[in-house]
Amino acid sequence: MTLSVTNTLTGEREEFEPRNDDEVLLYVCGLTVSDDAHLGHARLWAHADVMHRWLEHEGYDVRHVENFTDVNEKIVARIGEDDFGGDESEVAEHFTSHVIRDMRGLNLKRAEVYPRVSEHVPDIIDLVETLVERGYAYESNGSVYFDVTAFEDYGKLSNQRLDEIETQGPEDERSEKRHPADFALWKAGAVAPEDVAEHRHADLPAVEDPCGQTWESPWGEGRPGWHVECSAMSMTHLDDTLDIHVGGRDLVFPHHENEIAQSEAATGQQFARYWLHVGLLQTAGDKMSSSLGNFLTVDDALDQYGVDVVRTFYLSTAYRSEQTFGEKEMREAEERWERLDRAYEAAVDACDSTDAYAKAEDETFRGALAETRTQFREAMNDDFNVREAMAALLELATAVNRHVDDHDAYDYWALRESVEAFEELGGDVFGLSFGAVTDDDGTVTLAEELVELVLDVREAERDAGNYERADDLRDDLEALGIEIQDSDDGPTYRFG
RNA sequence: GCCAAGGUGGCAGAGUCUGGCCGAACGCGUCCGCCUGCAGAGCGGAUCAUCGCCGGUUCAAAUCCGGCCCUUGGCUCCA
Repeated sequence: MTLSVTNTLTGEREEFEPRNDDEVLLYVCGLTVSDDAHLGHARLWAHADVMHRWLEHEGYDVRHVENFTDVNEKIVARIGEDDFGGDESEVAEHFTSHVIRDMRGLNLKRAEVYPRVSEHVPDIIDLVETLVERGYAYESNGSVYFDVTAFEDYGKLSNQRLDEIETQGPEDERSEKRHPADFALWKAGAVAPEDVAEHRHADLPAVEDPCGQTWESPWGEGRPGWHVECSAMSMTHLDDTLDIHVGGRDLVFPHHENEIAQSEAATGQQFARYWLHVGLLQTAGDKMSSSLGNFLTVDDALDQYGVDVVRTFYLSTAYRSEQTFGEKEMREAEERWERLDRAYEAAVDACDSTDAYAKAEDETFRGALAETRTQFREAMNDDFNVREAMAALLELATAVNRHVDDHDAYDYWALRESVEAFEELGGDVFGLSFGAVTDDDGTVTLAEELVELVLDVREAERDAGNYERADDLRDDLEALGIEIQDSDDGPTYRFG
């Protein structure tokens, strides 16, 4: 059973075979650090992260590179806003640090390297020079454009035909281009005031002079174009040919199309073997986006829901489909996650109880356990079908609960294996943190001791028949975010 | 206008590549029962789908083919 993926390049599901046996070169099209990341960005990260984790689980050595675009007009437009910073690199630094914080908060596997445009300008210039030398690019007024007519395969990713592309760009730029679809590899000078104004907050003073960083180049002072960076950085840190290139569906054209054109024109090699595109997160009928302002930042979402709920939310839809964000959807994700985590804890508790026996074999339970692993693996290998894989885990949850409910003597081996399956598949592959809230690592916190104390008092009230008083105590604890559940073995609690 | 992705129960969302195990998964919701002092959780059961529309191929179609309608994304910065 091998992995197959849907490749945008061919439009088909293909068996995945990396160029080098056990190594996967994974490039994730990163973020322009001109604002805080929102849940749409996090969706891409979460899916790329699960792909990374699954590939590693299957024994591949994953070389994951993900860029930060820290040279951009939108960044320049925020100079002087709030306390973001007084120049382009300071503003970029401000948002980059937030993005890194968000990525940690989301429990993402670290990439091998997070290259920034500002530290790769020489690589970009080299690439542009190569393209000019090979006749795929031309200089015009100090700017350099890629000549789309020179690259025969232009449009192969997005199925666009050159004569059908509507190109709108600014007037001066259009006059510099030979073909309307030609795109900038290098732009002369600093950012023009009118280009800044387009993205600048209305309350801020307008910019009078050209601004933003510039670099020396064979064509004079200037700035790199947007599309080249990904080609230059991925080829610098990985290779001329990538195995997997992941990005948002909104970038298929022109960004990814242009990456292919400039990379393949420069090297003569295929740029990326498998193009995987993540569907967009929708809110109330539109895509969530910075420019539409209809977003929830990653930071706020993590505060509001917690990592595991956010990740479970993403795990309930296949990466290539669109997904709708809303209160209802998040509530459901919370229910799913809690069901899973409770089952995990039930399995751990049952394992540790004196009712767990080495010889108490429950064949039905063991069968369900085996089925979980098979179903999970088949689902993940089927184009990373995370929802189907999640279904397998939820069915294991049902099997655990049923076993504990129905039996007086627990099947120790099967419970132990269930705990391991949750930790390996749900923990390592899905990045979920089972048992995190009541994790008993031997240290007892003061909070835990106090909760136990209150519960002892409550039990005494219950024994005395003072249920009103007992319910008040339960309500008070729940108001503090501590969930109480009574059972035959006494009350249990979780910090929510 | 052109390109792409979709339209599956009250909601959400797999399955479509590789037609039959789909009399349609997993979950949320709602209802009933068990358990419980109550609640929650859990368990059991129930409710809920002519798979956008029309036509075709086939012994057999949610799945393949043709036409049409609608939604979203892209063609300008965008994950």
